[in-house]
Amino acid sequence: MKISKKSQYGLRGLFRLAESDEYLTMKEVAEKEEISPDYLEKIFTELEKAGFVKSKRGPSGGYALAMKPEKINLRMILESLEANLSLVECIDESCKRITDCPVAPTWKRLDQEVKSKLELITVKSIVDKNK
Amino acid sequence: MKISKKSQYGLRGLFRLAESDEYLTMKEVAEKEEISPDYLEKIFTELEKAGFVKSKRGPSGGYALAMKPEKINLRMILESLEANLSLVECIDESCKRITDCPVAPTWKRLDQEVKSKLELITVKSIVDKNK
DNA sequence: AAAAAACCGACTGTAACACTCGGTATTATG
DNA sequence: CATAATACCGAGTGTTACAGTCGGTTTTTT
Repeated sequence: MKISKKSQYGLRGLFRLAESDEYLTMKEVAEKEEISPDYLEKIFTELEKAGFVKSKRGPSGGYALAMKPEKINLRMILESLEANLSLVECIDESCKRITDCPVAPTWKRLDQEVKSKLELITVKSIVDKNK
Repeated sequence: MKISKKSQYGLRGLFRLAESDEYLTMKEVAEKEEISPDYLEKIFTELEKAGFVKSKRGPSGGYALAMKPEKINLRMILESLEANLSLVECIDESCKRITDCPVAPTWKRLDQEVKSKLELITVKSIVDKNK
């Protein structure tokens, strides 16, 4: 039950982009956050596909947020980077026991509660905390 | 970010024990919950070491709860069965960035909130829901 | 004595994680 | 127009936890 490094790195990367008005190169972000640039690049590619980030190639290129930082919350980030966000598979995948499983409703409620908490954490809220 | 099958099976096993006043054999529990008996046994051994369950050998032996079902909550179960319960490692393990990591406080708060939710879910509460 | 249970340790296959690397495409700048 | 800086892409790799399986041992009831 752990949030992957990938998601952790992704959040930290987004935080750095949110701090800056300019495009930042991946290398700059990687250095600030002490993350392997090669790996961070993969993550940014995914974040770009998810629409959180935009890029510019060539010299003076880099990455910048494609959305307002208050619009990007942790649930969205995790849903784009984690293989499967829900706490247990029995929620999305069709477990044939689901109708009579005594714990399924409990898992479902917990899952909702956690996701609600994740929605309250935005990139902006983290930036604001670090002023 | 997923709760392991091990923990899910463990919870379901405890639920079955809580339902019954008698000792249940592992095989009975495994059949009711459609879990591999061999695997469930390993889990029960761990639950016994954690003090949630007691066992009796020989014919008419089996397992029973060693604590009142309202005293066993999901946080306790997960902490005994999951390798490491916290959402991110940076909380327990000593990440050298922790003092200046911009997201560490956020993770820490979220982790606490989730654990509080887990404490509210007891074996008894699940039994009661299924009456 | 025999059978029914729990107990124990070693082993195995799979999949996700956390990268790494080599090369390609694009574009600002001199 | 050439070059260098950047993003882009796909394939490959080592490690670890998960999710079991299996064979045998010990205990205890009947």
